Amino acid sequence: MTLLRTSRPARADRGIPDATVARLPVYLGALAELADGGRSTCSSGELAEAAGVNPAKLRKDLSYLGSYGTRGVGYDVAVLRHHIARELGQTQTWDVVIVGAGHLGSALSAYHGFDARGINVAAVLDTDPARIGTELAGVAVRPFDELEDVVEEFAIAIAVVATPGEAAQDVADALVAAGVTSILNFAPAVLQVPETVTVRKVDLSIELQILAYHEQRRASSVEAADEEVAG
Amino acid sequence: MTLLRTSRPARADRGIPDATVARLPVYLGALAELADGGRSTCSSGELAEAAGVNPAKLRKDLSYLGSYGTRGVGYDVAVLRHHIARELGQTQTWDVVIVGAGHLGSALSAYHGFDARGINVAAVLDTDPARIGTELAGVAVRPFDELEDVVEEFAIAIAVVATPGEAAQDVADALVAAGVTSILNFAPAVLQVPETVTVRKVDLSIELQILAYHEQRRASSVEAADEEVAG
DNA sequence: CCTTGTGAAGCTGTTCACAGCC
DNA sequence: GGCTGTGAACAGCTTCACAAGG
Repeated sequence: MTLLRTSRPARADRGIPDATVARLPVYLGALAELADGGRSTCSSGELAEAAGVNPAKLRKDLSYLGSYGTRGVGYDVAVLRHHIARELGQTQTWDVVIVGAGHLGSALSAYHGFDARGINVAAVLDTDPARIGTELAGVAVRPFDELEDVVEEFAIAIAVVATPGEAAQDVADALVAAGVTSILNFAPAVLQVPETVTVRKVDLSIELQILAYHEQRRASSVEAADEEVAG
Repeated sequence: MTLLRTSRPARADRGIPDATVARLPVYLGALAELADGGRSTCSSGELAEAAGVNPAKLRKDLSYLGSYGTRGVGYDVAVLRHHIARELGQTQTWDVVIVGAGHLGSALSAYHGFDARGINVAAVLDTDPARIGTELAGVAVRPFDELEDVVEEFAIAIAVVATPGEAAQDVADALVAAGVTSILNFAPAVLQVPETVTVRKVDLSIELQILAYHEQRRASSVEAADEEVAG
């Protein structure tokens, strides 16, 4: 915790671009697969294909972390994994709290693959007495009232909101008051939080609506083409 | 289905920008709330706040759909809802198939709020005999083998992949072969599909890793500030 | 007067193409 | 020779600031 790093690399001033940060976990996953497959080294082309991105983009992304490749050879899988994991904060385990023990909260608690990514579900909270005391994937559901205790007990910085939309803002307010600084919001609601708090939103229904838009476009362009042929 | 639209607005040539399409469902949700609250009209400022975006961005987004506001007044809530819903293809109901009846598949089947957005879960498929025949939110889980029948029966264009990562690519291949052209992928895997197919990916673990990155940055900048004070 | 609609400026992210280095 | 790392060109998105118009 008391690493001295007086002269951190110059580019760290404003950090890594958001778009790059969003891809680093994908690269990490691809590297894990390569390592499982026995590969100890790989080129930007191979890794880019496994991650589904353009090789130039991959190299530029990695260049924000430093120069960990070898020209003419490629990247050492283990070394690169280490550096990406470190940049993402995976040298420690992050305890998170999930608020809402409904279907989605249950699914999240049971999600395999958190452990390997440095994420631990420390607690699940709910207001419904019928759910409190039940167990989800080995974690007991606790009353929402205990939020402050839980945040303190596990030094929690990251919370997941998996409540109905109506409850989400109140939950977010309570999370912020308790000291949480990052929120992953699954509720269909736009959360208002202080700008010191990071929010990411995932809305299942929105994702499908976006796909429906593309389907509709396809349908109407086919129709237009038909008309052209017919006309 | 046989709407004639010979001269669609000129900008439709290349369609609406992706970034805008991704926000339209958010605007639609905000408009629904305003309508529920009895509002019949609203300004770009109000709507922008409810949607959590900059007002200029909102106006530019809406301008891609046409000029449906009134200068000096604002937008008619009902009119705007209509036009956005139409653009997103919500004049019809989209039947979707969910592949994978595990925790996530169950949560998705039970998700309220699809109906109001023109989404209907027509079928849930799984390969596990223990799950086949069980019922999820009123829909029977059917064998994965029946994919082609289901796609044909409901004229399905959109599918949701909620399987483990290992199965995802095989499932995607089968979906594409069956004629599905849009896939929402929840599995932790990068899907390879023909470029005629649209894929969107949601990875729960990736979202948390991104938040962990921000937390780590916060932690190390606090540390750096401490050093500065101490030094 | 008020709010929309939009050129233009600025910023962020992507891609290219090649110099640098093993 | 081959692959990385990166400046420079490009594309797309956001924001500004103001003209247009009720």
